[in-house]
Amino acid sequence: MAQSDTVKRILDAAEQLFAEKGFAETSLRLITSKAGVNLAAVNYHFGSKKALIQAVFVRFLDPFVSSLERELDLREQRGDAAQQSLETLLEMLVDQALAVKPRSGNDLATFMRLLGLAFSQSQGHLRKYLSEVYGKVFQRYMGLVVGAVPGIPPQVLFWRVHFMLGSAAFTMSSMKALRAIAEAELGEPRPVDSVLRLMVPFLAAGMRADSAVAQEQAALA
Amino acid sequence: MAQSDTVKRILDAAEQLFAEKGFAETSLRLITSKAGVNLAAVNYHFGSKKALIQAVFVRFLDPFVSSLERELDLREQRGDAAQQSLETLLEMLVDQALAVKPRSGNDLATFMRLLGLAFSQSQGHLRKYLSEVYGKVFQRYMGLVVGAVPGIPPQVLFWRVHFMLGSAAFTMSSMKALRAIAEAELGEPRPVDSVLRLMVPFLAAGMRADSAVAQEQAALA
DNA sequence: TTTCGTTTTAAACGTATGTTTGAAACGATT
DNA sequence: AATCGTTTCAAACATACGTTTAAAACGAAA
Repeated sequence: MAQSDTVKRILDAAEQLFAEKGFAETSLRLITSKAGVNLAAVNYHFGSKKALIQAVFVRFLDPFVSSLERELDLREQRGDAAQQSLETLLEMLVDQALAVKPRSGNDLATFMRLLGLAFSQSQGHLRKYLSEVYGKVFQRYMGLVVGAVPGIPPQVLFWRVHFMLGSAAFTMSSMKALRAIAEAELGEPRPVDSVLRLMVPFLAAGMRADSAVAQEQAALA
Repeated sequence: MAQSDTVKRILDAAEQLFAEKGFAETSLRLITSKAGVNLAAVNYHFGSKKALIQAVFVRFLDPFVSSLERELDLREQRGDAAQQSLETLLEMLVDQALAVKPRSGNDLATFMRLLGLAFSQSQGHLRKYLSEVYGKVFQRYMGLVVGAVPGIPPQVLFWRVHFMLGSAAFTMSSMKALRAIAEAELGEPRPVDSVLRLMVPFLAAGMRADSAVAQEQAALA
C-alpha cells in the first residue's frame, strides 16, 4: 500500500517537473521534496534517475500507444488502411493524443510537452529505450504516412517526414511559451487541442509539395 | 597578442563543443583543455560561462545577421520588398546561411547546429539576449514572410510561423544524427546545404495551405 | 507478541561543476 | 634595467548533484 503510493507520488512529481524544466534541470532533491518523500526513495524504487525518466514515459506513453495500435488494427481490418489520406492519418494521431484521459493535475499541455521533450531533449538512453519499446508502432504508422504521399522520391520523403516531426516536437515542447506569446500579441490564445489540429493541414500540405520543384531547389547548390 | 589568441582559442573550442554536445553538457574544463588554455581563462576573459555562450553566438551570428540585413535593404530599395514570394524569402535565408564563410575546422553543419540550438536548447538568458540583439531583424524578416502569405488569419499565421520555425530548428539541431540515419537507410546522404533547400518548398506549401480547412479542423474540438 | 521482509529515513560519500584566489610570468613603457 | 598593468597558472573553494549506507520504522504473517 505504502509502496505504490510513494511510487505514484514520485512519478506524478517527476512528470510535472520534467515537463516544466526538462530532465537535466530537474534534480532528484526537487522531485522528492515536491513528492513529499525521502530522497533515497527514487533510487530504492527505480534504481536510478535514468530509470525514473523512462518510467515516467512508459506510464504516459503506454496508454497512448496502445490506443493508437488498436485504432490502426481497426482501420486495417476495415481494409481502408492502404488508402488513408494524409489528413486522416494525422488527425488520427491528434485524436489519440486527445483521447488519453488525463490524470489528476496533469493536463494536455503536460502530455504534449513530454512528447516534445522525448524528441528534442532526450538523452541517448531515452531515445534508445523509446525506440526499442515503441519503434515498431512508430514505423508501422510512418509506413502508412509514406504510403499516403505517392510520387515523392524516398530521399525527399525521408527528410519531409523529419521536417514534420520537427515541427510537431518543437511546437509541443514549446507549447506553453508559445501560447503565452500568442496571448500577449493576439489576445486569448487557442486551446492546446486546437493548436494541434491547426498543424494537420500545414503538415499535409508540406508533405505534398511539388517534389520536382523540391529536387530542383536542392540541386542548384 | 597573447590575449586575443587565448580568447580566439576558447571561442573556437567552445563553438565546436557546444555544437557537438549542447551547453549544459559541455564543461569549462573540457573547453579549456581542448583550447589548451588555463581553466581560469574563461572567467578572466568572459566573466562567466553564460557570457561565453553569448560570445560564441555573437561571433557567428553577427556576420549572418549583417549580411541578411544588407540583403533586406537591397531588396527594399529595389522596391520589390512587399511583393516577395514566400519561396524567394526562404531561399534568401538559406543563401545567407550558406554565404557565411566558415572558419577553420568549422563547417556548415556546426553553424546549422548552433542555429538550431539557439532555439531548441537556449536557456532563459540566451533567448533573452538573442531577442534583444537580433529581435529587430528577425521581426523585420518575419513581417515580409507574413506579407507573402495573404488571406490567412493572424491567429493561424502566428502558429504556422512557429511550425516553420520548429521544423527548421529541429532539423538543424539534429542534422548530424538525421544524416547518419539517412545514410544507413538510403545510402549516401544529401549534403547539408541540399537538405536546407529541401525545406523551402515544404515550408512554403505548409504556409499556404487552405486556411478555411485549417479553421474548420481546429474548430471541431 | 514475536518475527522478518519491506520500506523509509537521515546522513554521508564521491564526484563534477563554475568560480575565485593570489602568486608567478609576461611585455611593453619609462 | 626597473616598473607596472595585463595575462596566465595551479590550487583551492563552494556548491550541487546522483548515489549509497546502515539503522530505524513499519506491517503483515506466524
